Amino acid sequence: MKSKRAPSLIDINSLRVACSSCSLRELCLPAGLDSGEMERVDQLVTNRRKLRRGADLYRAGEPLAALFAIRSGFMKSCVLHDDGREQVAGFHMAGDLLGLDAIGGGSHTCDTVALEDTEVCEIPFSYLEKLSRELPSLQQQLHRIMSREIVRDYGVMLLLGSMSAEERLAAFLLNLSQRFAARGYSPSEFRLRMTREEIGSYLGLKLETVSRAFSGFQDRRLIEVRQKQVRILDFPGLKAVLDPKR
Amino acid sequence: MKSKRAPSLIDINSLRVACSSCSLRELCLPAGLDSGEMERVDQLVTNRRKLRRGADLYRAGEPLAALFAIRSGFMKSCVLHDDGREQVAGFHMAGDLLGLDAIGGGSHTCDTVALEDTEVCEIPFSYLEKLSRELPSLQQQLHRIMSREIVRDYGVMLLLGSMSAEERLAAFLLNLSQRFAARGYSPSEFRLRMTREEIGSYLGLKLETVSRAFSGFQDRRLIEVRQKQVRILDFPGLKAVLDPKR
DNA sequence: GGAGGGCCTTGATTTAGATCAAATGGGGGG
DNA sequence: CCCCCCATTTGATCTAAATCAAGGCCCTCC
Repeated sequence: MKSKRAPSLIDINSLRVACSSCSLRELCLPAGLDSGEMERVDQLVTNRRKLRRGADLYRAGEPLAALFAIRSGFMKSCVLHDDGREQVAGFHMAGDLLGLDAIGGGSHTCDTVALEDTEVCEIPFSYLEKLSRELPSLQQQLHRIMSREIVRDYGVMLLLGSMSAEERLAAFLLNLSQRFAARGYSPSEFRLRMTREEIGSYLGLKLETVSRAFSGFQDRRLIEVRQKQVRILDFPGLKAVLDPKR
Repeated sequence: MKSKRAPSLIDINSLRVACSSCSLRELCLPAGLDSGEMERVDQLVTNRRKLRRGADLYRAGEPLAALFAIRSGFMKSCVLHDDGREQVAGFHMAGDLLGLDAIGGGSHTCDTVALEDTEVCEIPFSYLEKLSRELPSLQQQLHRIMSREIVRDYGVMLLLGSMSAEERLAAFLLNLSQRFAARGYSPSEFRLRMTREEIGSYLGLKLETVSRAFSGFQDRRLIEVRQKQVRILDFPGLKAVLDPKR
């Protein structure tokens, strides 16, 4: 940032990779760092990668080279059963940190694929470990991110293990809404980046069931859906779907 | 350890909490540390706690005081839905590290309860963070443990999202078997510490369904079950349940 | 050692969601 | 710019697991 060079000579490359100037910094790995720490974290991101829709960032079994932070775009992670069945384990958007599953065993345990053109920042993990030994705030943030992923997973287990189809879809929509809102987008109107089948895979449902649940919500005026475009009309109503107790 | 005092004056309290002399050290937080590092980790465990069967270690909402490592015994963690429904998110045995879910938000997100008399080592988290900045091997081990928990969660999602009742139970039994084996117990014969209802909750099934699946396996001579006592008779057969493709 | 309650099994019936099927339409690639 | 493919919707039927029900066992607590 604040380049010492004349404006016309700004180092485009360093600009491109600086966390300190990234609008996502408060959602991403550098959240909570002061400017001195942020400057050091800037060094972490050595590279950026652009992925076309459909391209994979990594596949299960590949050795862990780096973690990745999403700069823009949308991705899914799929876990694979031996017999070929696969299941979407998560959807990722700007600011999310990817590859955490590979730290334990040294290689990735899921496929991660772009659902639209996506740009990611590459974060060499060994360097991240080194730097997080020097910067307690960075260490804390890394731990927070991993812990929050565990908590998210618990939520998905609860959803898959004890919720009805409509409850699952309501939870899914409210979660997406919240995440879009945190990124400055409308919480009530957004475009789904994934197919009904992918939603179903994530929610443990078949695509027809997802479609019927969408239609049911629409009939009850909780949402409007037209293909991938969703508008939430009645937040309290949608939340009430999650609490059938009353 | 190596006390400078005469043998008769061994400090019982420090002996009681020493990781370096714990038979679980290679399964637990100090796995992979050299003896110098191990000695410093010994300082981490400031306290041990005994829990009677049914007692809780922590409840959702309580602030994170420490992480816990199971020294002996057996526990479950339950996530709670607003409306009171709850679901078992995991079963824990000796060497497992508990409380990781609380790091992100500073308070626990699940209830963790002893299923039999259990002893845990208390590990103040802030001290663990401090020490892991000084000991890269400890840092790595902590990251490995958190990452492996994420991978385990992905496996549970796959199970809950796309497996039949019998597949789920087979996966569950094989997982337990493997974990008992890693701790030096028989992989083929063990006592379940949890009820059918708790198994069902973990697997997203009702207790009757669990019971029927047990009976089905027994009828096919894959296992013998008598109440909580399980003997696996046919490992290949049980694994084949998981791969219905052939 | 006995009694009581919780845990487990098994059977009958119901149901939510899967599966099978077919028509529609929209968006991306040529 | 148009066309074709594939995503989506909707309907009909099927099924795995849930639910409802009842009997028996075991284990624990007294």
